Amino acid sequence: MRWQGTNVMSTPTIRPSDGELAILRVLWSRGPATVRDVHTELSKDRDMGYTTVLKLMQIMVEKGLVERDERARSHTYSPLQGESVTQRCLLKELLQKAFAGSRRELVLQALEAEPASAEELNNIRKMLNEAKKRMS
Amino acid sequence: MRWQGTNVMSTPTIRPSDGELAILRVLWSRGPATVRDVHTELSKDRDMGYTTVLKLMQIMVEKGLVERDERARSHTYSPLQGESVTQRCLLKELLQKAFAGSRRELVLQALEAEPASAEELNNIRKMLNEAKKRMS
DNA sequence: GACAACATACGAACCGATTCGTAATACAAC
DNA sequence: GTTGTATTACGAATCGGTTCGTATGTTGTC
Repeated sequence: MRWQGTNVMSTPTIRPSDGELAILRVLWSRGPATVRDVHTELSKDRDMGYTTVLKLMQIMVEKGLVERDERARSHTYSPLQGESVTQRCLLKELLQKAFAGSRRELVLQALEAEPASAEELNNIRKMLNEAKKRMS
Repeated sequence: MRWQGTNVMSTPTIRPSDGELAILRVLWSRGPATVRDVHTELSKDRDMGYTTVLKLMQIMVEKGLVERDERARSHTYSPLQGESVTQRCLLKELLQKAFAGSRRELVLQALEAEPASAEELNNIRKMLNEAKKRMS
């Protein structure tokens, strides 16, 4: 028997809150980072206090979303949960809650949300073909 | 000039909460309904008290998500916001929060969430073709 | 009218997420 | 050591969403 997919027998996927997701995105793109790093990065869009970010990241440790290296004075945090796993988790949730499980409908609305460029469509088509190949 | 898309100059789309979305789904599928109707339907999955549903639907009136016809003893509620508009709203939100705006990535993850059947893929491909045609 | 059944109205409690003030602690420079 | 600065720790307030108990009102039946 062949295992496919990614989440087989691994730790259950944790659904991050909005704030947590924002932090994870920083960690995913920059790799291990301190609270200050994350706060600086996040301050470009939102404006949240330093200790707010700190608290959130502490909670994330408890939840198992990130791990903390306390060796240095400024602790550094790394994501424990991958980006695509998290994306799929959130997507799946929305799929059930808003699309009654119909992925076709979801993709359709995703494409109609704004008019897609020809390039974007082709891009997605190509991806679809590869997905098809990978199946057999 | 030709208006295309659906949300041109119309009322801003309101983001329903989870509970509100569950109610909306009932209204979308059954059309105008009373609180009892909705509660009965919803009781199949979740179990929430009657007055909980009532309260939620009252709030939805205030938010402008539904409208209420008070002529009969049991008020009947109808959705004011369409299903696809709502879906797009939620999808757009997720797209920004979790996919950095990359629809390609979103569609990819949607398809990889579970292995897609060949039929499902073809179905989506067809849809994609039509979307392409509609563009020109 | 009295009663039962069912409807709406409303306030209060609760919960998770978020925010921040403040205290405690570690470090560096002098 | 003392002072100043950056960091972590922690408790409390707040907020939106959700839940429900209870009060109040309406309808139909006897």
